[in-house]
Amino acid sequence: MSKRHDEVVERLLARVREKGLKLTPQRMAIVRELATDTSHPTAQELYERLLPELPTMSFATVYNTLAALSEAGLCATRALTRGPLRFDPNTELHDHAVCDGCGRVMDVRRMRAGAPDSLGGFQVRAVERIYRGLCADCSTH
Amino acid sequence: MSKRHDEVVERLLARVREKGLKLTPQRMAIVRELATDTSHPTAQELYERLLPELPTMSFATVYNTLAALSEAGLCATRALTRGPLRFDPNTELHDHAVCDGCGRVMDVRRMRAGAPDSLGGFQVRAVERIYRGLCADCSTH
DNA sequence: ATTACTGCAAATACTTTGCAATTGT
DNA sequence: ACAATTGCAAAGTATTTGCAGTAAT
Repeated sequence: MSKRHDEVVERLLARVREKGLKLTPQRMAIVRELATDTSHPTAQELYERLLPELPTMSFATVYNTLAALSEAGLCATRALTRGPLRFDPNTELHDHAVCDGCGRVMDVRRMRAGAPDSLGGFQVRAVERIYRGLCADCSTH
Repeated sequence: MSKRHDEVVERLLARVREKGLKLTPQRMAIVRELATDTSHPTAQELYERLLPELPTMSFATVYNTLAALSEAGLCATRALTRGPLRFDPNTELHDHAVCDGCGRVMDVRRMRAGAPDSLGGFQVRAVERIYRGLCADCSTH
């Protein structure tokens, strides 16, 4: 657990507190696990990872906590594929690469800015790009 | 039902036949309903629309048919929001505007071409853009 | 003290499957 | 005739909710 990791966790915990959300042990663990995870885990994945540490925690708590974080703008919920939703601690504008082979989701730094702020009558708030293809592993194996 | 509509339906039916898929009455109805529908209906929506006409058709048939069409490359399955998958008769490269208010999904013609064909080791096959914001209705009401 | 959160269990929503009967080719 | 497809029902997967008890502020 690097210093940088700790800082990111602390920053997110601080934002959770600022939003008036109660900091329970469950939430601290979820935040800690999510904060620097760029793999876009599902609720199930987070639950399984935390179970050894918090064996009494229920799955609903993970779901509800992630919903609360998302609601408060502290994480993003992503529907990039069929199947379960994925959670992303990075709420900054960025894109995603989704592997059609293994389903892996990777962050892609936004390459150029510039997007229309309206399309006909549609007011654009954000533009997301999804790159679909094959990750390095899947394109060689 | 316009002439143009009929043509689009016929064209898709022809492609279904070409793929060796059997043309049952259920499939014909589903294709007819989907072919010119740009609203990105869910399976449930299509099912409900067709029920008066085919009261014995099961929901699974709609699902299975849409899966078969999708598999054959004759329609696209889109996971743009939480909630049910949406089906899109337009398999050409284009983008989507998703309304955060009402969930409506609209097609957006691709504005400029040009996308990287690889990102690090990731081989890009297609780039989708999702414009998130508020549709004309939701931004005024 | 108050209010939000937890865990549990059950409900709901979405998707897929097995299988016998039927139908398109 | 053959193979694919249908309808049904059930199972599988994903998400949400009600509620009594508990813990954070």
